[in-house]
Amino acid sequence: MGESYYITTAISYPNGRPHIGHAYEAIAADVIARFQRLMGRDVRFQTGTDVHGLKMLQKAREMDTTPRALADEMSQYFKEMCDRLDVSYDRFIQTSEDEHHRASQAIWQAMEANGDLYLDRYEGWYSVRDEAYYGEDELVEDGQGGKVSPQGTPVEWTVEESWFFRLDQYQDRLLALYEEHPEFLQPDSRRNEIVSFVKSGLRPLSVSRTSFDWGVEVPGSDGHVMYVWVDALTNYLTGLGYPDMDSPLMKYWPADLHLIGKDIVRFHAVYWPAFLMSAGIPLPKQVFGHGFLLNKGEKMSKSVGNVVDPIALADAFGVDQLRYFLLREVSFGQDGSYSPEAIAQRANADLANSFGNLAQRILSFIAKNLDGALPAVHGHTPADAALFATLEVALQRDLPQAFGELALSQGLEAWMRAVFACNAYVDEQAPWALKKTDPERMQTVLATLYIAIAQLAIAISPVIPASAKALLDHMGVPDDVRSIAGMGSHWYSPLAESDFAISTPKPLFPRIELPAEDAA
RNA sequence: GGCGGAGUAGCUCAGCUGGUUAGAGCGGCGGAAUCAUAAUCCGUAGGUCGGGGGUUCAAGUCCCUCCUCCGCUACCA
Repeated sequence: MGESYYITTAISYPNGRPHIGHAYEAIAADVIARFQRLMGRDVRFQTGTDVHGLKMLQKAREMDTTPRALADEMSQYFKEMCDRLDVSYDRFIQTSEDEHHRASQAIWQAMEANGDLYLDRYEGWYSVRDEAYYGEDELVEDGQGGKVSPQGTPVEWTVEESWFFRLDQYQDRLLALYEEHPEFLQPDSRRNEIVSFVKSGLRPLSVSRTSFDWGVEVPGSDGHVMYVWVDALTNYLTGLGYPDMDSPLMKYWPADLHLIGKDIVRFHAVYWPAFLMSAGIPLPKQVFGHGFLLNKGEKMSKSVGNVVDPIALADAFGVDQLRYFLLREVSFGQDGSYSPEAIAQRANADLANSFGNLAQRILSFIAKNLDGALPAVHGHTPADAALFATLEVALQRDLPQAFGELALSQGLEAWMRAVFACNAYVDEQAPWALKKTDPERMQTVLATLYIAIAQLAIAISPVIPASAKALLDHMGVPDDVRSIAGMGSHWYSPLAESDFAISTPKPLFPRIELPAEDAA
């Protein structure tokens, strides 16, 4: 087993069905997880749902059910989405689990033992109807000299007892963290925002609520449940067995990467490290705030009615096509835009035409002309060596480097360069012409391409796992070759000399024909 | 208001610490090929690098200013 690698997604708040944004994050995390496995790392990948809080409680009331039943039901949709999209999580956590309550209470007690929690009053403008506090600056005039909430509901000055966390005590240590470890928070633009936020001054953070009870109880403080972020963030530890520091899974801590959306960067880059410092737990190595997915350039929202169901997209375009599109088309870290046209175009151009067709033309040529027997190598020429060199640079250097830096779309560009090189090589070598003039050379060319196609499939497997596996299985590529380190090993000749024969292939990625209007 | 990003070929974007004729992919156009999913390959497209000013032998690449868009500016997750 290689060095451990722990990656997490944010846990989703399931007060609605999963949308494409959830799918995007899960897929991106899965690609990174699969890539690290391909690099030989011992990977632990966690995702899940954050089911506590007021909104779930309200939703449950609306639906005349219990919050727990609602949480179980809604979480199932998220789990199904992950399964449908080939998201290879090792642990799907739901914050209503007993283990999670224990972990949250343990970290609470650790913070309390460190003297960072104290009981005080939380005061503010409270709207009974909204069940929420508003800041002075958020209030709007009601036209009659009074103030109302942004929703137009009446507010009253309310005082509630609350536990507070001494966040202000961590300002300097947090700034030192960002300074000394710029990689802790990425992309850079996010770090800048957080640095300026922290520099502007931190106040103690209210970390408990008494107005509802759907959450983790504060130990020894009846009537208080934890403020959602204490509980939610702790999920990353729960999944490893915390507070049992001797749990075999604790070897995965500290996490290598918390992959989250840009909207919750502050909680992960300010509150979370402060909580951990307080509790005496090592900090995660990196928090990465990805961008949002826009529907044809517009923000998705229920009111506009442009929220897209990821399952429907997967059904329409294929799971691997969707995965590939999201990673290739969106510059990781920035917002991205998608549309049925864009997905179809990208999937057709890169997967169907360039890569799929490459595999199809070569494998069917072998099946047809050599009865499926893998061709022998009769000495490589400089042209073959040049192709192998191009592949090595693209697949064993550039792509891993880019993926390692979370420059996912750039990694895929490197992969495409290798695909292009293979197609150019096919046309230059023209095995169909060699068939008549130089059958031995034709065999070498086909063998070279066979190896190349396998390498391409291995390198891209984190992104299009099902298709890559199907292709590699069809080609008889041994399992131990299927890694970045293994793809360059000497596996071809033994396979060619065995009695393996390749059957007539079917196109890997059928071309997507878009219905006249739209497909999603 | 404050802080921080962004504005580069029709589209999506690369362009690090300033330096030969500003790049890629897609689309478009022309050609080649015919093994393959009408897929592939080759060539091409001449964009005031948001406007203006400045520094420099030399600026998308640094400085100033203006315009446009976006993000952050704590307790809804």
